[in-house]
Amino acid sequence: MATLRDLSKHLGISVTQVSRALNGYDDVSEATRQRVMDAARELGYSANISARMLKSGRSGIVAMVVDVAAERDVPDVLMAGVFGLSTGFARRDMQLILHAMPEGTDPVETHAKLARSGLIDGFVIVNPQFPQDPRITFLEGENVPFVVHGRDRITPDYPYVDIDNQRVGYELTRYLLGLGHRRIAMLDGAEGAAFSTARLAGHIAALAEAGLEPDMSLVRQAPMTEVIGRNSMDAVLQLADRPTAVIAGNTMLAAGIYSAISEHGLEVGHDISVVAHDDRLPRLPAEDFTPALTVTESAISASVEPLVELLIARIAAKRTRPESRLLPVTFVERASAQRR
Amino acid sequence: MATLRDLSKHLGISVTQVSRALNGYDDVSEATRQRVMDAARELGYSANISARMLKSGRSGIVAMVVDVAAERDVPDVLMAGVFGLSTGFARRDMQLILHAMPEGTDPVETHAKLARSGLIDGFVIVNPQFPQDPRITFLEGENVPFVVHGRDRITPDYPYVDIDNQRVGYELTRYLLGLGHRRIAMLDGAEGAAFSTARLAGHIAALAEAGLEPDMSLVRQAPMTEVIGRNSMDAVLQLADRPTAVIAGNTMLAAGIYSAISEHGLEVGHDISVVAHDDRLPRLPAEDFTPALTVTESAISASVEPLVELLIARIAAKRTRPESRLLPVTFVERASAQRR
DNA sequence: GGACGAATCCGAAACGTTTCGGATAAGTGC
DNA sequence: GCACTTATCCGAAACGTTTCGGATTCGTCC
Repeated sequence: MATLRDLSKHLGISVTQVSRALNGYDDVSEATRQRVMDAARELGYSANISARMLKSGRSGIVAMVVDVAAERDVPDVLMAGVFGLSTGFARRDMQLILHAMPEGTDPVETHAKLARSGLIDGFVIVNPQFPQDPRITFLEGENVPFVVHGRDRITPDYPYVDIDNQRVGYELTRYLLGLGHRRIAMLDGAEGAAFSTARLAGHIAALAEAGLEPDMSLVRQAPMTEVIGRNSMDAVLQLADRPTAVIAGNTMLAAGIYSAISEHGLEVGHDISVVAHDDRLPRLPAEDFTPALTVTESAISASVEPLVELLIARIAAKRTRPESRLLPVTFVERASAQRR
Repeated sequence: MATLRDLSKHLGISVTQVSRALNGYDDVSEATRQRVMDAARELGYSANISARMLKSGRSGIVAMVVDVAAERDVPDVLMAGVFGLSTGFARRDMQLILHAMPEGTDPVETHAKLARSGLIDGFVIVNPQFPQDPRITFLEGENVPFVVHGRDRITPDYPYVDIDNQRVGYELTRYLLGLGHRRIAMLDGAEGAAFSTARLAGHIAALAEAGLEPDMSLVRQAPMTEVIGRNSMDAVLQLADRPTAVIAGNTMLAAGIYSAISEHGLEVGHDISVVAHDDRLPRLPAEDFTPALTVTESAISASVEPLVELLIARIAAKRTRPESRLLPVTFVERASAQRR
């Protein structure tokens, strides 16, 4: 591997100038810059990252630690996130360390170790717990740059990218109420997850506005897989006073709900209305359901670019007030919910 | 962040001794080692990776480059691989860089850049092309450590973990021949992928043994998704001389094949026999199909530990003859293929 | 032609670690 | 008490980069 020193000798120029030429400083003549560039290409020079970082304090590496055990059941959203982020950083000549925690590892400890190694410029945090995710509390305390997909409080003072999940719960519920439904089930993501907590809050708010008490036997929070959707829906349909409508946390859940409904000899839309939130995962597009699924939609893939940008900005300027993004959600009415 | 020097001052001991104490050298007394360890914990010391690596040449970081565009359709197997690997390395205090190539990037160039940065101890290569994957050729030439999931030649001289895919194709075909089938379709992974090439070779060999010519209109190589399975099977069923049996590359493909068959008003097993290879992905277990799917099975998750071990061994001892692993495949007869 | 500023250049120190070669202290046998 | 081994320790150099402070060259203007 060629080093700056090699180039320096090769060109008969000081190491300093070579470095400055490569890094675009303005006190090096165009002529030498060209020569340096050419030589660099010719010798296949590429800066030694550890040396650079040792000196400059920046590695160009960010990390994302995921709890595989907790996320095992939602590979699609995780996938979209991980690969999107990786590409985003790659495009900017940065690298993403994916750290899957071995079972029984403490998340905070893991972040601490990674941070202390000095290798990592920043973290991206996914699936925050509500309220007060301990990882976030820790990173804030240590003053290491990070960005969150979602948020663990209503108005965070760290950079995050999120959608208005409370509004999602609110709108979906209002829509069903408007169709005349009064008993509405809510099947969403695991308890403690910030997004499902927020949606539930929106749901309850909408019910309250209509003068209704939420019935907790109708809300289920669990990993969002098709199987769980089917089982939860099945359980809910066994209830003496069964609901006439369901809100699903994503399309996986909705798929399970559809099969439970038809297994009970009922018809989606006609007998039981179904609406969902749609992350636009490639595998299960809401429009392919029969009947086509009415949803609030917001592509999860749209969040990766902002995430990348915000983290990079954060790393560059640790102390500025963080910027954040609230991504738009649109309501798409299809055929899966009907007036009763 | 605490440094060796901080510890050294704090303890009134030379930097050298602190370093040696921490790294388990035997010329430091038990007493001081204890003191050092305690102080390290107390001050939250963690070696600065870039400095360590700058000096020692090892970073404890390995990278995996994936072509998202090419793998988008098979998230499950990729997921299993990526997270398994990440955990495996994490367990050994190493980190995995996941580099998703932005569209239009050259894989070899990407590996080259990463390797030259001096940051990376080794690579794991997935989904090799047959024959002669250019990434492998490059890494061999540069003499950088790597391990391959699969292989791009019959008997490689680099470390790899694989199953006997030729045998898979052979056994599955022999089984169907034994049931009296003569026209057998083969729907497998994308063209050029080493595993599907090998399986096809096995398939053809088995046919030849039975005195049959392969009919190339019955073999389709494409990404292994449910949709593609359905479409390919549909196409094959339109043929004037339709097959009586199909071999599927994995359970996704098989799922699509099942629906195509029933859409044609036919019955799996009775009218068309189906067998598959089963990677034991969590989403679609072969035993849950109706009728239950007859397969050769080999858990893809079983390959990650060997992969990790082999790469680490390779990094530690670059020049030794590489060890490799051929993972076992077992045949499981269920109900999806019947005598005709 | 001398002074001056701009344009280029360069030496040297520093980042935190590992490691080589040797120094010091303590223990052993005579 | 001496030489000699053994157990501990330490100074200093090196890894490849960035960057500070200053040096050199050159053209320009009076």
